[in-house]
Amino acid sequence: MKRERIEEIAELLDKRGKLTLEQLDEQFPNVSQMTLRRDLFQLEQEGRIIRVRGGAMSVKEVQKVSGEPYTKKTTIHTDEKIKIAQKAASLIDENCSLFMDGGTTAMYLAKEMPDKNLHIFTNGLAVAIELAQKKNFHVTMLGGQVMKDNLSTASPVAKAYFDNTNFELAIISASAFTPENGFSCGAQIEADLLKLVRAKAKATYMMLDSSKIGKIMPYTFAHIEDIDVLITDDSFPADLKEEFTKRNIVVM
Amino acid sequence: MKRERIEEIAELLDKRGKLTLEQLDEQFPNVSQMTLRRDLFQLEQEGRIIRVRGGAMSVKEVQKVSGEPYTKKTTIHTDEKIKIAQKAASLIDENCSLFMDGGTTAMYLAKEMPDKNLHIFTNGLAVAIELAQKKNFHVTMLGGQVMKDNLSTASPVAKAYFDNTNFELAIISASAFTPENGFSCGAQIEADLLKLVRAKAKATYMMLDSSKIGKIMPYTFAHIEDIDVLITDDSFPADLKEEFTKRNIVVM
DNA sequence: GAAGATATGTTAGAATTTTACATGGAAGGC
DNA sequence: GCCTTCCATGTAAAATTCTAACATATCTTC
Repeated sequence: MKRERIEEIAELLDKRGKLTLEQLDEQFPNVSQMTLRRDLFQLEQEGRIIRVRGGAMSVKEVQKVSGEPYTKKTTIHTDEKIKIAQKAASLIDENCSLFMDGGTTAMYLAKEMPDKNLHIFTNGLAVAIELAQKKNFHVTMLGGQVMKDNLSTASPVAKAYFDNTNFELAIISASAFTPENGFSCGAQIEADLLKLVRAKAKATYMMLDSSKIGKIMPYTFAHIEDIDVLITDDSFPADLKEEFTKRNIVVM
Repeated sequence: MKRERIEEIAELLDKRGKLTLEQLDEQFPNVSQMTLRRDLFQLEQEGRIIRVRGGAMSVKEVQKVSGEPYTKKTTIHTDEKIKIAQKAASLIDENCSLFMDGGTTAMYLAKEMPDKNLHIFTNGLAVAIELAQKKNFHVTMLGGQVMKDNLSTASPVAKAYFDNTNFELAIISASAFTPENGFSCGAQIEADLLKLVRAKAKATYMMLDSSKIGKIMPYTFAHIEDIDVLITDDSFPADLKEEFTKRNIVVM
């Protein structure tokens, strides 16, 4: 009841960007203004809206205003990435131990994941913060040098970290993909890490939105046959899909 | 004149994320509150800030990690912490290698630090992200289990990280302090890490706002004589100050 | 069904913002 | 140089919004 109303308010705000209390009062005539205020307060606590004089505005609305290095990246191909993240989230079982990378798709995945009992390793700073919001997650951050462009870490000594850790699942993404060059990224040290992760995990799920296809980055960390599941969007080319399925790799 | 002031306000807001009118009034004592209001209004028109009840916040701040709610909690004792951070920032030399913790004071320090060539180690996720904004910083994140309450990491194997790293300076803070119990924090694993850091660093600077005095947390990680410099605010009691100075510890 | 927790309503009072008007000084025309 | 106009700024009262406090209702849990 309360939760429903709050969600409805959040939706409305995302839609309209900004609402005054009066407008909210019109939309919800059966509750008092005070209750609506309290709802807004809670949404603010959750970091989903910003209260301004007279009402509130959606955080998403604010994020549209201008662009910064990292945040700019996060708004490109948003819809596809969210869909991919939702698919990936549906594949995660309770009590599982898994690795996630620090990319923007992983960021959306972190948001979409249900708050189950999970052990999660990541090398993404922003991803780790997002994961830490969920009560039931046990989050472990991989240390190392911070890469400023994607806010991830990588370290030549990562191998040492992994010696005493286990995870069943690796959910990672790539900056570029071609059938010939496989999955690639922009930093040697990052590629090394992802190779290690692949080797350590029992299964590797690759999240790849179709905008990455045909691009090549300097360092390859996996080829087609190295992964177990490919999670992508509807624009993924049919002929490429066959390349995967004929190797018994699930494409979804 | 007007334009300069407005730009200065915008800069301040980008640095601190959020400011109340009171805080602005302190920064600009020679103009009236109304003028500052008008400045904020103009900046809002330009889409650079968002006015909220009591003051304004930077758009950039909103664009950052959405998981960070803008609660009152984060604004408690803000002014003191910023002043402490500014003092600490002034002590840092170029080409230095240093460790910072992941507390809120360290967060302010990260914002106040000049963009010089520095090697910085930290165990704070949000601090690492903030540090990564500066072009000349080389940032290294310490890995480990993520503590949800303060977004820091700690790991029993931290010692292994440190075997191949060196830093001259440790700038850390504590959750609580009494002369008898020393500097303490709320997690064993965190205390262990901080002890290690102390041992590794040539000098230890402690940032302590006076609200922490008289409180005791479960795990002590340093006593008075373990530190080299204490950075605090004006409310620091004189008798306590003497406890430090008579041990040749600089209090500022 | 009782006790406690949670959610909601109502009101007064506090705080902030807006409005309206007054002042002062700088730019520009004569 | 002097006047006019315009813009930035200051002041204070009025309007609005927000918070705090308490009362009431509803939902949980044992």
